[in-house]
Amino acid sequence: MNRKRTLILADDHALVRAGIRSLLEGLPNVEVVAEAGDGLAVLELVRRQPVDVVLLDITLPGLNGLEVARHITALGGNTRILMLSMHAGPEYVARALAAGAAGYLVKDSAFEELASALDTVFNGRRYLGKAIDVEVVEQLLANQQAEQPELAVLTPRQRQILQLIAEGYGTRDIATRLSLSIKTVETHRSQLMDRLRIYDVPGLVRLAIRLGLVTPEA
Amino acid sequence: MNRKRTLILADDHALVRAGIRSLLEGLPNVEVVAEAGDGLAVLELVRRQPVDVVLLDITLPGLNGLEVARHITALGGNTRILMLSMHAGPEYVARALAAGAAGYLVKDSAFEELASALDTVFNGRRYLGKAIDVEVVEQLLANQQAEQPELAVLTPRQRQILQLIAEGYGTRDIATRLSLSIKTVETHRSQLMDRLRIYDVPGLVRLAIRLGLVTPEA
DNA sequence: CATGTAAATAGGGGTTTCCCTGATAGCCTT
DNA sequence: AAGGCTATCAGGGAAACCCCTATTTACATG
Repeated sequence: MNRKRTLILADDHALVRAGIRSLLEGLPNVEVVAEAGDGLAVLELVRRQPVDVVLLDITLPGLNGLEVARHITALGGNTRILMLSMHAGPEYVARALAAGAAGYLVKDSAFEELASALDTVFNGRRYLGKAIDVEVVEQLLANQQAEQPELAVLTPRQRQILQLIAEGYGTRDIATRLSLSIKTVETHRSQLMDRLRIYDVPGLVRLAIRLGLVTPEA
Repeated sequence: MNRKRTLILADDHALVRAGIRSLLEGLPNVEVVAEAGDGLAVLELVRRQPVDVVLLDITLPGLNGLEVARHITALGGNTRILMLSMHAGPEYVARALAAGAAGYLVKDSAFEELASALDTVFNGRRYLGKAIDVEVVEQLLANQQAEQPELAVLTPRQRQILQLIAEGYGTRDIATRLSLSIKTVETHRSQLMDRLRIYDVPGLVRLAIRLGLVTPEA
């Protein structure tokens, strides 16, 4: 009989922590040894008592989940990190993996998925949630463009057109501004959508905002 | 012996729902009769089966928690609304109360606080979390400045459709979701554009983000 | 109480955009 | 030289958008 795997639970909302803890207590092979509500506390806990796995929310006060993951990885122990996040965006996933996470799960998963994710990382394998587009993540990781990974998959022209779209210019306006045919702009638009795997304008706008290409203001 | 109070649990993250449900199942006088992950689903559930209380996350896709609260209140039943939110800001609280919520709790609360909040609203009283500055909230409510000025010019229907647009749903999808004609959705869209004086979708998306109707993520 | 006003619903008709397929030309790498 | 990537453009059908008009309901204000 294997001993129970020890786990630290980190999330910035006490109620969410308590809920997930309650769920985890139903698992036979997991023991929640500590909770933390901010990044520094997690690090402190791990340093004092190395555990098998840290279930780590990506948004944490003080020191965000990605930074925490980097520090834990740097400690060199055997601690696996299972990232938990609201966002399924490939850019987040790629950054989490680059920071040393062994798995990534969105909060909109069923508990069963969390359970199997834990098993997977316990066994030393990588786990990515079902909602995650593995291909894009791999591509981003391969490109290792630290700055704005998502933009790396776009050509300069596509980036330019993405920005103009996000700024509110229609296809016709963009064509005029760039002295191109409408058809050309349409092609660029549909190609950049393919690469980003985002097929609606609002989604493009939100991405552009995340990447700082445009601001919600202005 | 009182019967159990029926409860609907609404949060956009399945894992969080499952966790809170697991906690609630430890309470003797509460029965979770349904869960929902988006605003419209909540309304549908409440209409079909009125419950004693709805535990309502403020950020929900489709129709946000404040709007849901307004609709439930408008139904006129006996359903109490306990708002759950990441934010303790008085402006959120004031808006929630103005929308008809009977209580407001931040997600960073202990489970015990949720339990006592439920008791309080069950008994017809108002509950505000410990972290909330009641004075400021009262002041905001009195001043009626709770409403975002820009959203104030929109009707509830227009707000709802603005949110759906910003979330990336096309006209056809919105019509289907709301059981409306495409033409009706078009009309709402063009009318809300007139009121906001924003005549392009990206501009609407940026506004919705500024107002917290949607996040750049998701 | 009547009449005006606002909200929600929806259609018609024309214009524009979107989506898919396909094509050409330049450039870089192998 | 061949293959791949980028940038350019077109055709055609489907879908979305724009402008205008119109009905019903509800509520407020005269």
